[in-house]
Amino acid sequence: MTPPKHAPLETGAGLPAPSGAARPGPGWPTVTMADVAREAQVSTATVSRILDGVVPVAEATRAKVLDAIARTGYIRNEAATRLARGSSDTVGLLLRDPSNPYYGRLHAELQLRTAQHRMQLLTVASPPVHVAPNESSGLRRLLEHRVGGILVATGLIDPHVLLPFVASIPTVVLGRPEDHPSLHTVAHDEQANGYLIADQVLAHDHADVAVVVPVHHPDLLVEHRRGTFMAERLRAGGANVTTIDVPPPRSSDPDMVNATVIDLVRRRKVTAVMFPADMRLLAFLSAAQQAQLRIPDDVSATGVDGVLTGIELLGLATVRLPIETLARRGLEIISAQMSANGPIEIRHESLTGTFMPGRTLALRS
Amino acid sequence: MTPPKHAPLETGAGLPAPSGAARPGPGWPTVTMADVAREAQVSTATVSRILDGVVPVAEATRAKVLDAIARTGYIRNEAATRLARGSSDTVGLLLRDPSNPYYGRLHAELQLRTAQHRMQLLTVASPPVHVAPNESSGLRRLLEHRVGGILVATGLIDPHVLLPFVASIPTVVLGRPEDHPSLHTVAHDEQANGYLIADQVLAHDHADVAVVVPVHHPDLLVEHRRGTFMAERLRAGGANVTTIDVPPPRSSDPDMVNATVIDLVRRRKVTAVMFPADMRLLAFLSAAQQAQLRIPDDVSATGVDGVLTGIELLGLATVRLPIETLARRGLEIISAQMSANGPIEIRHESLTGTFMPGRTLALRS
DNA sequence: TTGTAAGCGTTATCAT
DNA sequence: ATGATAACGCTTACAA
Repeated sequence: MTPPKHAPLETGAGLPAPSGAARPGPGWPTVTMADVAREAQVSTATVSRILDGVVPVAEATRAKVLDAIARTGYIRNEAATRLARGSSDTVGLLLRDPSNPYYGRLHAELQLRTAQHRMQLLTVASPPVHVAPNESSGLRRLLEHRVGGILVATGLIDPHVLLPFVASIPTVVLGRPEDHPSLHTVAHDEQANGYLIADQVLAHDHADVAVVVPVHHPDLLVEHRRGTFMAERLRAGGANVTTIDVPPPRSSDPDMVNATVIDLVRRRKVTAVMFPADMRLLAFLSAAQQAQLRIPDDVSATGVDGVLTGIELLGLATVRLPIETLARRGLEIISAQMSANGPIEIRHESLTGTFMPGRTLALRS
Repeated sequence: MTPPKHAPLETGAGLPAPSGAARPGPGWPTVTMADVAREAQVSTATVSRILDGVVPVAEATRAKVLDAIARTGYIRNEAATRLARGSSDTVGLLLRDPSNPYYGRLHAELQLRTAQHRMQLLTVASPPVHVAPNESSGLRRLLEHRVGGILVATGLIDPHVLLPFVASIPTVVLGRPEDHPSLHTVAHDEQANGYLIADQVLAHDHADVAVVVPVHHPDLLVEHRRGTFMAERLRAGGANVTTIDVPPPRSSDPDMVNATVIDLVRRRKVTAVMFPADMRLLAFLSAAQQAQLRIPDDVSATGVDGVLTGIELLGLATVRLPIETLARRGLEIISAQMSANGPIEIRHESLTGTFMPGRTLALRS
């Protein structure tokens, strides 16, 4: 891989882009700005200015240089640029799990927004938990990159590891309710969302409702809060609420929860069941089908998320989390920080989702 | 953002990591290796060697330096490193659409594999098609980064734009059947997959089958091939096959296809329908439900993909594409190229998926 | 085992 | 409008 150190490379001869690209040895073509400058009979400073595109330069010169660039197939070395500039318009994204549809959508959305802000997005996906116990290695990579700002989209990272850096690098935590006084956050309003969908269940005349509430656990924090708020609202609305615990991941049989729900339904104890995440709702739907339970005839069911692919096809009644807004606000706040020259006022924003009607929620029969 | 150029920064005083991190003006803390060296009373060369971890150094020296690093909160500047080294162990990933479950899983898998190979993954998601008509801007970014290799996971890019570079930078095209003689590819064997699931349909006694075959179109290339192979195999197996065209995206009503299928089913013309992608199967399931068609009682249905979240919950009969293997082989080939000092023999690999039984496929009644 | 110093490819200051 | 040239922060011969 490594080109022979300090060995002069013929450049301008075996060119990368245009012609047949004779292989200039292993490694990179390494056409440098100096090559372009020589080719165009100008100084590197001029080439640099033209690439920059802001300083005025004679039209004739520009043409010469552009031509030389095309002929040589020059590609700017971004490492050298960053080193010389000392700053970067790249936003680093620390992403939890790209295979999770929620993070996938968020990733796509952030990508779009950064492009619109004429910035670049550098994504570092955290390795699976069992490979790297904490996510600070990803953070470290971003810091080594000297990105201009950091977007943290992972519930797993301990916010405290961010603290030492937030004073010197723009940072925004996304989707994790974290009210630390020096961390910018944009998150979902779990209370509003929980109330929103609970109100829908009430509006459909359900008076006996099961709510699935994961135990308090770092991984399940968000779902725990959702479930708690749902139950709270239902009770306030006069409903008779049965909460069902979900033990922490891996600690027990995941089907236990669904078995419990199905039993409650059969015994006519509830006419609706609320899940704090669409995936759980989906699992229930499957279990219910195998148990010959009809939905929503025998029981109504709701979830939260609204990001599963094909969700509208499945007809899940759920709350759609506003990922687009999350991405937009996150980027606005990051870029405000990046263009300010001091710290800016810390923001903690909460986003409310929208109810998505679905076939799984019907009037109590 | 930009720190005052050439202005001496106090370092060693307002340190980033450990203490309260007094803000050293806008921009970065900028503790450099020189600071660490001074602090530890050694030369920068020694610090560099210790960071490198391969050259032997005296234990006492190492301790001193490590301590200085911790005290100053030094974080290595990766741009300077790359510039000085001239090579990189970062693999660039050009990713089509992170919100697509298939690409999401692939992304996650590649992330895992690169970590295992002790390399880094730099992901560039292509902006939506309507924002950037071609994906070469992402490619350009990767090239400017001087990544050590490029993984292309996007059907949209024209392989010809890669050609000028493949001679000088390790490249592998993932998931797109592209038999260009100078492009390494790892793709799915659409023929084998099509045959595989067609055989299952035959094995369930279906003799009158509808196959949904998208027209030939860059975006639908893969699905087109799958459908064609399915139909071919069914016919070879003696089945009576009705193919149903899917027009290119956006050119017409997407529900037309499902309406046609439903009509065929009602008229008892077919007992099974095969889709070239799970998303289409899902859409059909939804349409069928609304049309009061029971699945699989009235008609069996199959898809291809196996990556939708919660797919096992939905009970789709499909072919699971071996994304893990795709990622693994892609990385093995890239890293073989990166560690070879010349070009290596071009590989075109095809991967066969596995049949996933599901409730949507049953014996003909 | 450690230090010295010459690059790496850009950018930006200061002249011209 | 353009050209020298000194940084930028690190790695790595080469010396000691």
